[in-house]
Amino acid sequence: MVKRATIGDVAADAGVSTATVSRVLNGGAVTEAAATRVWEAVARLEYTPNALTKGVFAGRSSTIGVVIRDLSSPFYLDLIRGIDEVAAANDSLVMLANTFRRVDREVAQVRTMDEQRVRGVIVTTGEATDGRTRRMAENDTPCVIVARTVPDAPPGMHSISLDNAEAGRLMAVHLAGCGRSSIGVVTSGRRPSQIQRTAGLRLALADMGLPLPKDAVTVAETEEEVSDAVGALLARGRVRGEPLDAIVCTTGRLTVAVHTALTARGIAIPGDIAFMTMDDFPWAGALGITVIAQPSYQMGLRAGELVVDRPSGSVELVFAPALVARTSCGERQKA
Amino acid sequence: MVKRATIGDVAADAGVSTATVSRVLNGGAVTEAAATRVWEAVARLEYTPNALTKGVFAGRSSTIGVVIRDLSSPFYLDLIRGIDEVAAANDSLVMLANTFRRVDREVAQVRTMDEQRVRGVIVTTGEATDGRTRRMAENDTPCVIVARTVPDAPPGMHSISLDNAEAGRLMAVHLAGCGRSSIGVVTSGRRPSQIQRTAGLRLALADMGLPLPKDAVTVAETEEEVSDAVGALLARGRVRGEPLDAIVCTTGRLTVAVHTALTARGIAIPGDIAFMTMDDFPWAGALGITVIAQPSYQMGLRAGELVVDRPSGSVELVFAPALVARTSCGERQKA
DNA sequence: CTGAAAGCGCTAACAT
DNA sequence: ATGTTAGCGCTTTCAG
Repeated sequence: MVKRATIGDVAADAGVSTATVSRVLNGGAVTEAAATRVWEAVARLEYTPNALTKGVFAGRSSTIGVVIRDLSSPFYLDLIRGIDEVAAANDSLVMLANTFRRVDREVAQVRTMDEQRVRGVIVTTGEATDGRTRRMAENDTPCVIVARTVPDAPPGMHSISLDNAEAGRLMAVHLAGCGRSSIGVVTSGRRPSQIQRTAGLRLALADMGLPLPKDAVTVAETEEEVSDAVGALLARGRVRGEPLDAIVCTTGRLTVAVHTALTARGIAIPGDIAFMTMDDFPWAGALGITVIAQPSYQMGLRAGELVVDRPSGSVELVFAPALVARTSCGERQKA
Repeated sequence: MVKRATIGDVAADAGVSTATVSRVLNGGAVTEAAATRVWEAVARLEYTPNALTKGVFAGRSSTIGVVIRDLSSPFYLDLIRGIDEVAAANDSLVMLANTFRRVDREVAQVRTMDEQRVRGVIVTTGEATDGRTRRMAENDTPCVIVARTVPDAPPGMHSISLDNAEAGRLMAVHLAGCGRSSIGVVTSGRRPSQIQRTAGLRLALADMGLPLPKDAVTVAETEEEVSDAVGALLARGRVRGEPLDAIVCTTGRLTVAVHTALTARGIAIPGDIAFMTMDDFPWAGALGITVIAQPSYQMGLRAGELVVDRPSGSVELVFAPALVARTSCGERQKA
């Protein structure tokens, strides 16, 4: 094994002090002659500076920590791409951790990021990590909480989220506009974003005189549970003699599962039932699925910027959802 | 801003030396009484150890570096999930960098990983970074090159790839089995994996007496170029009076684009033309698209293990592709 | 412009 | 079992 050259080796090889080497590497006042000799030594010894040591001295590393609940969701992929874009533009790297949707891991991963003295963290975790992130903010480490707002956030702690109630409203209006009146919802549970979307949907529906009874909303945590949830919705419609004419999914994570549950039962979309869901995705166009899109890439960009730019105070960014109408709700096509 | 407590602060608060603190934190011989006082001090001061410093001392950090060419490809997402799984199981983190398909960034990102003194790197980069990774391997940093093999790899430098020729062969056999004989190919260019897949396809086709002329293979680097490539293929068929009855895409990255180009022209799949592509993806089932799947998650797992387990010598892992037959090639359905 | 020396926060001998 | 001491590789005063 070849031992790595240290700054001391370079200094010795170039016949200068380590201070001088550090100066030519980081831009200080040095004579041209010295600089040349140092660069030659760097090349000869294949010197690669140790970023860890720099970090120790600076008190923090230059990498951005990102903690994601579910790497397989397309929303998060685009978010990460946005963050990475900002990181790359700032000679920074992204340190990534997936929590596999487990709270204990969320806490552990955020702590690890803190231990790594990251430049800032961007997390999609729940309230369980708020104690830690608050403290990190106090310790001068910017924190960005994605996908929910944070009450009484201290300076340095920011949030980026979607206007979820508006997302729900958009769904209601679009469905009503497509002539649908008996709507069923598949949602994924306790998270504030999910609840707000359903609430926004219900409210807008009510405004139009369309009720959304409690049992028209079913919860599915996992893809496996989706088929049952859809089945329950369908059965409810049959019993009441008021068959469902639309199904809404409030999370992009379960889109495939809901779509599959529907088509597997031989249900035609939108012939039998209209379908719309959250988050745009590459195949949505090909499949004609109408969605409420989040600007996930933009959100990643802004999250990265909050870490890099360190605005004073606490900033709360709420993004607007956008309807992308296709054909899955029986939209009447333009001439 | 609250200043972070150091190990010295904890030691002072607990009335012991820093060495003792270090021992209770990392497991050494200490009296119960001392340990208790230290843990109390840790809690009181909200001490969070500095992983950077540990890394300096150990000569390397505990994070795994991953350099990806194109974060938007589903193959890489699954690869990352596999790597992250191994990392999480080893108290490690993943440091991620996207290169946006630019060679200069590949080189820069791999260098940055080296500077970070990562535990090991997993890269999907081209030959341009081989100099650096070879040196890293010599410096005792395991390197795993994904998606191509490496000639004369030194110890510590490993490769994980797909049997691309076999992938091409599987495509040829399947298409022939579905009664197709005039095949067009959309490929994405110069990379060895692409070339090998096309070569494997051509060879197997030739064995069955089906030629694959040069102009039946078109290259598209970007999604924008796909439509033209598909158009050229179609036009060629018309001119020769031997219309295409199948189109093959050799990269998962362009699947959506090729599919869209076909359907946008009003071409029925598989009625008019059979279609198959590389890499399975969540919606393939819903769309009935037949694919050659790579075990991407498994590949990520193995890549992570190579970094963590540090086998001596150079290991070269070649994974077998698998045909996932659906309906897009006009497969005759089983009774 | 340059070098000597102190120190960033932590670990690991080496004594005691 | 515990404290003292010497670094890990680098940056940064502070003299010269």
